[in-house]
Amino acid sequence: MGKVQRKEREFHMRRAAILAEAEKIFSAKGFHKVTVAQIAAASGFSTGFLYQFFEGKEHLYTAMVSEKLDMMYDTIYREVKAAGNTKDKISVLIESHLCFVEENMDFCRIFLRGEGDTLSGVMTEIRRKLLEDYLRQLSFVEKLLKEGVKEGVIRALPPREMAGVLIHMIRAASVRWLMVPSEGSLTSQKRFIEDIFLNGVKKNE
Amino acid sequence: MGKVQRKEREFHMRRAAILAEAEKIFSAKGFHKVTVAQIAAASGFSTGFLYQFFEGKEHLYTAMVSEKLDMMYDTIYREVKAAGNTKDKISVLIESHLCFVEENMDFCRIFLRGEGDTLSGVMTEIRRKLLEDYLRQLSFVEKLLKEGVKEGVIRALPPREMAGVLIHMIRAASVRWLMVPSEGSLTSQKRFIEDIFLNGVKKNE
Amino acid sequence: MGKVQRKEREFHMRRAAILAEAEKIFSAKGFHKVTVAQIAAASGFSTGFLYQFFEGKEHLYTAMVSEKLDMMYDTIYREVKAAGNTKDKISVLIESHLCFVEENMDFCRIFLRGEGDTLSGVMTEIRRKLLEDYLRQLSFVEKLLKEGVKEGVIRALPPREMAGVLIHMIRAASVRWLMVPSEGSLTSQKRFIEDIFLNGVKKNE
Amino acid sequence: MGKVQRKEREFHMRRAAILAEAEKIFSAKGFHKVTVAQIAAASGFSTGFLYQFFEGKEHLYTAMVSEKLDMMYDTIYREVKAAGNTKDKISVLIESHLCFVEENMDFCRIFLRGEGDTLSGVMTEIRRKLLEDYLRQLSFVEKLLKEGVKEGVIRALPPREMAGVLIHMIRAASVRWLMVPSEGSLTSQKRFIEDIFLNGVKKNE
DNA sequence: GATGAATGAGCGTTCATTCAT
DNA sequence: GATGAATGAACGCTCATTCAT
Repeated sequence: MGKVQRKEREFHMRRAAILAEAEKIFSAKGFHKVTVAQIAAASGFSTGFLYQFFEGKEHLYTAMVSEKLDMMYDTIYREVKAAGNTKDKISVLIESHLCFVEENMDFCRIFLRGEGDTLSGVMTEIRRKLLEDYLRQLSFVEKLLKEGVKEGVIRALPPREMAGVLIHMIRAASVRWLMVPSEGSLTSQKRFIEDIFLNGVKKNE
Repeated sequence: MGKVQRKEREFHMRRAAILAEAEKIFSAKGFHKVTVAQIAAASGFSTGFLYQFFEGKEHLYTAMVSEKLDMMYDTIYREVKAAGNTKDKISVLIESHLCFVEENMDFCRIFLRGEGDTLSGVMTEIRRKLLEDYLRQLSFVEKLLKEGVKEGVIRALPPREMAGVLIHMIRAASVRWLMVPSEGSLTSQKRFIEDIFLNGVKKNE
Repeated sequence: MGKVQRKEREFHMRRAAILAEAEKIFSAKGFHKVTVAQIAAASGFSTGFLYQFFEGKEHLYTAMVSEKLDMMYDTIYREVKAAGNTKDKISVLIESHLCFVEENMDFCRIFLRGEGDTLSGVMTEIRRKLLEDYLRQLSFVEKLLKEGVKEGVIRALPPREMAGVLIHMIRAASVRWLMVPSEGSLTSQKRFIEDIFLNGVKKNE
Repeated sequence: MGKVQRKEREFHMRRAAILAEAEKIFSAKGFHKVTVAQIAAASGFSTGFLYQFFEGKEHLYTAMVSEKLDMMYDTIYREVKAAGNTKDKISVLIESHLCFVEENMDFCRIFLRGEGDTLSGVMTEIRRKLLEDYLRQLSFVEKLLKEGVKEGVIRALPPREMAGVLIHMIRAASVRWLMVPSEGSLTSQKRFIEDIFLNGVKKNE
């Protein structure tokens, strides 16, 4: 009988629903200004019931950030891998990243706010995860660029540093777009980032 | 009579002393983990007395961050202005920025932690300030690069976007250095940033 | 038709099973540290089902203590009644009591722990029961001693007070044995209690 | 200047006032049914202020019980030591004990209730203290009786056991008096306890 | 009959802020 | 001016109880 499966399905749907509400609320107000009761109310559950899904407020927050980030990285990595040569991969990397930010503004604003504080045990994990994700991405891009060097399309600069630069050029555009209630779409910045990253700003006389 | 002036002088010295202690403590523990009593104790004043200088904990925090940042930007702008041509200015901009981060690790880590949350009215101000500072810096660098374009040393790309890229390349290096208990000094990254910003990563044919 | 009887029989078996588990768990952890869910799980029933047998957690607790005590007193009274003369009866009273404590350590420790608090209506009942039981025992022993007086083997002291003394001499030994992870069996104290109760401690010169 | 002393004096008076109120309330309702707010209100202070005197609810409770017991034992020991021969000492021991119970009914009722549960760290201490106090009292009385044996007024029975019996004969009377809203003063029981303890209940020949 | 998912009241504790001295 | 004693609002979490199935 599929009763167990139905239960499980329901469990995950509810969990997802809670996380979705949590994302909205945390994104809007920040971890400390949100009460468990608010998330419960928004989710349409009682406070106590949330504890069936998450061990506590911090776990809930952690899960929400963590899973959202996993989603982002998964998408990016998958799309990059599907691309052809190194230049295409770089292009896709940039676009995919910007795309996620554009579609998840509120969530991303969490990182402008930071919120990483209160390193009270559970929260520390999120920091570790953030760092790990960052380093993994760094390595991923590094490998990408190394191949570019091998292919002869990229200068033989320190690859990890180059990776750092590329990643933060992307973040740069994202941050500006998030901070300044700005003009135009974020993805429209892709060409520009690509251009500067590849060619620099110096005019070859 | 200079009594009023003496009072004022004393006021500012005390205020500065409090901010100095606040910086240490907030940097080390984060906004939420610090109590007003701790700052008072470290400053050698009573809790109540702090309220003569700041309207509340958040104002104190805001003031501390704000003034520290002003200091940073003032230094950078001053040094950049003192430099010669555009390339030198870019060079100094990078170096000056990295230098500040290197010398104020704990303070800068505040921004990794975020802490910007609690947008409860007062805190929002800090966000606005952060944004303003950012935009001002963007404009400053934009102007710099525009001159570079005029001088013919820089390609005629959208200057504001270029400025964003440069600033975030600097921030990129800073963030990595702060996050990863890494190897080597931060300032040693200067040449590298300069190189990529000016020349890009693409190997010319 | 015996259907009703079967139902009833089943009801009582289940009730007894729950009480048996409850005794173990409450004895080990104390009223406040035990959750209804734990007892339900241990009994192999659902939480909701327990409420078919008991009105609530306190009632369950009360019932368990109450019935266990009834059991104890029943045993003691039966054994005493079966004994021959007054001295034997006293001897059996002591032994039977100590025996129960020895065999039900965990349960008895409940009374060291107290647990009688929370006099929230229902719990008060247990207090009343405790008192009633105590008074009944007092009367029982009183009657015993009165006969002893009549028989001329016991001094004509106030019988109720004597009864109190005897009961508490027994409790004294029990409490000490429960509190101090002590040496030797509890029942070995019987002769001693008997001796002092009958002869006092004064050396007849 | 006696300012510090005045402060200290005030501190102790307030602490004592809180403990006095706490005693009343805890005695009446039991640890779990009392809220910090109630004690605060009864003491005329705000909840937060109580935490200047005690680390938390449990510490407050522990302190109250502990200090009250110390008071009791101090009084008893002092009075016993001041008495003349062994028989007088025994007499004083009984009287002093009964007297305390009579004058501190509500407090003593705590031990009928037990309350020893919730052995959550701090509470465990109270158990340890209770045990220690008990053992110390046991030793105290034991020594007393040993001297009695040496003096030839007491039979050479195991002194520790005898001590246990005496203590619990006293407690017996106390418990009965506390449980049964009874007739007559508790101290009137002294002669009786003394008599039975010394002479037993057996009618000679 | 049995279940167990769902509820939501209840409480200890912290700490920014005030104000009498 | 300076103090620091006193305040009390605010919140995460547990778990006995209920009731739809």
